[in-house]
Amino acid sequence: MGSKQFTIGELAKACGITTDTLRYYEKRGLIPKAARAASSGYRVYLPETLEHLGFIRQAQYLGFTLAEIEELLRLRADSEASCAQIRDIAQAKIREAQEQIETLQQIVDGLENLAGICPGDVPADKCPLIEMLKTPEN
Amino acid sequence: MGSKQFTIGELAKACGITTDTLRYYEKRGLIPKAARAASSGYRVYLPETLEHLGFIRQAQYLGFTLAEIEELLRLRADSEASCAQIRDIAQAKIREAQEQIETLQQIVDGLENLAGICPGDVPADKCPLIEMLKTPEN
DNA sequence: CCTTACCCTGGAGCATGCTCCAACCTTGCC
DNA sequence: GGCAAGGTTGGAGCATGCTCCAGGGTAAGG
Repeated sequence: MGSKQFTIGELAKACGITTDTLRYYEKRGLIPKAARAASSGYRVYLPETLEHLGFIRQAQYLGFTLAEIEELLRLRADSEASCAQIRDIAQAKIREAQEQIETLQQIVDGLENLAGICPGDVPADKCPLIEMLKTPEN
Repeated sequence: MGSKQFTIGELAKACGITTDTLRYYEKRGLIPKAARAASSGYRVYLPETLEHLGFIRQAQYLGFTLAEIEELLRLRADSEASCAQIRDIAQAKIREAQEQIETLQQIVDGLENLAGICPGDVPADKCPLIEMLKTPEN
């Protein structure tokens, strides 16, 4: 027993990130400080760290920043914290993403307008598209 | 005639950005180097700079980076450039924004899934939402 | 034993678009 | 004349999430 330990390189390969990133996460406090091998001083990881990193990656995929992920991990570890707090964070993130979508949609609409009025065969300096850009309010 | 010149502070106020930003734009080559007053060495701006800055702001609002805006300004000034080139850039930007929207929509969907399964009244460390986050693939 | 691959540290650098600073000079107004 | 408000410069700093480096030590295999 006890043979399922990882060096930092093995852990990195196992979860698809670099050793630099792992050390960076540790420095940031995103993962606990790894134990060290007595002789070499090398970091020694247990498999549970893999799950921890899976959490981080999944949360990142869902658009959480590392600072927010720290908060989530803190809540997860806090036996006083309620599930509702986490749900609130998720819902706030939903609103945030929806706002970003709205902004982007406005951008798309604005650009499609511009692209639509471009004849395509006049010099750039006479392009109505460029003219439109000159005057913000219309 | 010729009385409609601006100092950097006046121009900044007129277009709602800071003097620092104006100097930054000049350093970057986004706006031409301003003429200087003979005695003081102060920058002197003509009203056309206002229009130039309106273009920049509008393009920024449409999601273009400063580097991309430099390119647009270059095209605008280039009598060889065709309007179609600008339209192509706009269309590429549209695709870019649409991809971002898709990504964000996936995030929203994922989060809504999670938020939906949260009972809200259990401790955070037993929250099924947190459990879901642990295991990326499902 | 030697080579190669790995690990350690602290700190710098990247990209983006500003923002702020010290240390100094000019202008405008009373 | 004196003072505040404005201008000048070059360069550092912020936020984000890494990424890379030098200059070392350690481990594993032939």
